[in-house]
Amino acid sequence: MRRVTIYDVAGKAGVSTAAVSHAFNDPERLRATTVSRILDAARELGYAPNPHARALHSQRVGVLGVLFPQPIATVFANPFFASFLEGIGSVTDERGIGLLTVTPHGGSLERAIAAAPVDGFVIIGLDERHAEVAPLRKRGVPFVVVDGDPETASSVNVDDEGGANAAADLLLEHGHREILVLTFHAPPEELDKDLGVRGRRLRGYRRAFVDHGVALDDDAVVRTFVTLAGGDTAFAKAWADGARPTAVLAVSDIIAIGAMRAAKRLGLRIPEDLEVIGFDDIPLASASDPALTTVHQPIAEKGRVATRLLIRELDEGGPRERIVLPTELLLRESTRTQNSKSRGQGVAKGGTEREGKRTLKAAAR
Amino acid sequence: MRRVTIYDVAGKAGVSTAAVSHAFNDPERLRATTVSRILDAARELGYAPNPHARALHSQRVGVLGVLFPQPIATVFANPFFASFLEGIGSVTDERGIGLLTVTPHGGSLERAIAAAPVDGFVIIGLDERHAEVAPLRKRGVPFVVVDGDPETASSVNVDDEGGANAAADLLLEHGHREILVLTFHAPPEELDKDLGVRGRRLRGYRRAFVDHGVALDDDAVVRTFVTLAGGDTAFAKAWADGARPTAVLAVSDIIAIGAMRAAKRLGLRIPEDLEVIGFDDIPLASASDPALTTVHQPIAEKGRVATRLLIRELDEGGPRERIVLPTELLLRESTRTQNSKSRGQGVAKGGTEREGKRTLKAAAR
DNA sequence: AACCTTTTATGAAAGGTTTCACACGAGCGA
DNA sequence: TCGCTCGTGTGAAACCTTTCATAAAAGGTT
Repeated sequence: MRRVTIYDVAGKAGVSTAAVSHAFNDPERLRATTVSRILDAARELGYAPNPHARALHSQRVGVLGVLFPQPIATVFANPFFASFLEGIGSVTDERGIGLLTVTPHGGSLERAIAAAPVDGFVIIGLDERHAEVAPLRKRGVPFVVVDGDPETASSVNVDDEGGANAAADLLLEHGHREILVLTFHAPPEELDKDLGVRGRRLRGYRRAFVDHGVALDDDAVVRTFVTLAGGDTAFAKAWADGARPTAVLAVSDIIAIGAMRAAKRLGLRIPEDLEVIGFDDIPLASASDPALTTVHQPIAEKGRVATRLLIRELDEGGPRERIVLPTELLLRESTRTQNSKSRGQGVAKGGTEREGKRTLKAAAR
Repeated sequence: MRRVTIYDVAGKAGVSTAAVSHAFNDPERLRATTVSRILDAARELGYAPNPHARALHSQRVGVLGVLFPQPIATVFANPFFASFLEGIGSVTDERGIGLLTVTPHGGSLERAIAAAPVDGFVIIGLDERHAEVAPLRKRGVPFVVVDGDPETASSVNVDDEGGANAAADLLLEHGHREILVLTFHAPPEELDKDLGVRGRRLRGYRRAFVDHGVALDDDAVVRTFVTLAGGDTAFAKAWADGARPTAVLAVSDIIAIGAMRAAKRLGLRIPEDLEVIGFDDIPLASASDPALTTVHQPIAEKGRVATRLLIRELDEGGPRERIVLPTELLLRESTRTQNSKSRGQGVAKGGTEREGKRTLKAAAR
């Protein structure tokens, strides 16, 4: 069963292939009666222009790739990525652009990138320092990097350091001195000193400790997996090892919620015995018990902004930009509302009402 | 900045384009030294075969489309679709196949389908009775229909009717006579009598009512939106209108959870005053309070099966199949564990242990 | 009726790859 | 030495569309 091509339509309508093409793409150029004759023939034959041929000619396929460093199954299982894709999709949808999720092919991200029939990439959690991404620049394929190196060409990031700083600052203001910091294992590529999201958040915490003249022991920084179980076991193990933290800073909500679970199991009351602050503000954060105080970042918006940037670059060769979106500390139930302590310095300047919760803009760097 | 093509590589290596192609696709055919000379040239130039040209020639692009009838933003926000995509992605990933989400382009699903550079489609929640889907068959594009007409060519479904029947049967066995049935608004295309998932589930409920000789009033079947708020308001409104149900059957977990919220607000205890059974077993179902008794369906597995089916059809022109996966009633906390009543007839035959919960295979039709 | 302008339609090239059929030479057996 | 086969490499067609340049037809003016 051969596919029906433009030749078949041209033959049936008694015109040239050029005429058929015009009938679809620029009907004004043809007599109205001719156009309808062609369109009729096309409909009868069930003709639709071959997207590959069209793409080959026009150097444009109308599809954007979203590049993940992880297997696709973990992508869709992750609420963070779901929100991110939701943001991206809202833009591509309204522009009539397709969305291709690109993940490592049998382990090789490079092959996946080369084989992807797309006009450009939104890249999440990787950047040009990675060997797979660099060739794109060389080949002239447009891309926007999200949550990668904020210095690269076109990139979208959030103020990770500022948000983390605000979180740590709040706990230190509350008088805590034994704070357990939970972070995730560094991806193997990031062996170098504290690059990426994780590094920036840790830097934000550290700066607050320095500002308050409080030491942050290496022992107090624990790496674990970004899962409920990861946060749970990390806290439980630290406790078993004799640590007696009065507060927890986690670089991810899911880790924070896992830690709360462990703490509750150990009989600790939150926030009375233990204050906890997460990061990201995934949907589960407001649904957990107690509701998690966390650093909110605009996940879907990040996707939207990145996509618009990419499309503009594609359409107009627009200028490359570096965008940093704000984060904000969202006070919920896993921290104490503390009006007593002095608030002279530090980050906690003037909360505003939002979603019925008090909110603090993260300090700009 | 012109893209580097196979000609550039051929020129640099001093061979024909055919040789370059062979070096990549069938190196055995060439002398080893020639191959490495070509590969070196390619690497230096940063060459990668143009996916569009390759697809045009080979009639194969290595991308599968997943067709949704809804805007992409709602897709990713929906936990059901997330699990479904996770299943699909696990298969495409291991085969090195790309995944393109296809949603209406500016309202037109037809245009989106025509423009999608894919080898085939997994279609969810639509089938050949829809005008947009029918042309695919005519054009010879392979597709597999999920949650559509179980009679079509290649399709994957679950035993909606059996699962629903088991759920209704349980409640009727428990002696309930005032049961509120919550369903969702029919998509406009399904004006005809009870097609699709919704229709099959309702049919399952109805059959149980008939078997028990209990009447199901039209008033007792309420349509609402598939959201927490939808379930909440639907129950609240029924209550306000004077209905005093002692049990709820919902065709969707999210509706069921919404109804529970409303019921708790009205002071009802679950399951003592009100038993509730949902459908789907989304992750939230086991996390709700109380944990929701529901009809489990293998969402991710449905995606995996459909994808394997499609790939087989693509690779081997394999036979078209109609697959129906089982559902099972998962007893959790929103129904009573009732050993007292007689269980002579009906569905509840022998529970097995699973996830520490009692489980009942849905009655086969 | 001749000429010019506008409208309508076409021929052919270009876009980049793969692959079929063939060519060339070397090695080998008879 | 002839004739084969085998190993390597190439030319050119095919995949299908869009678009540039141009031809043909139609209409209008003098």
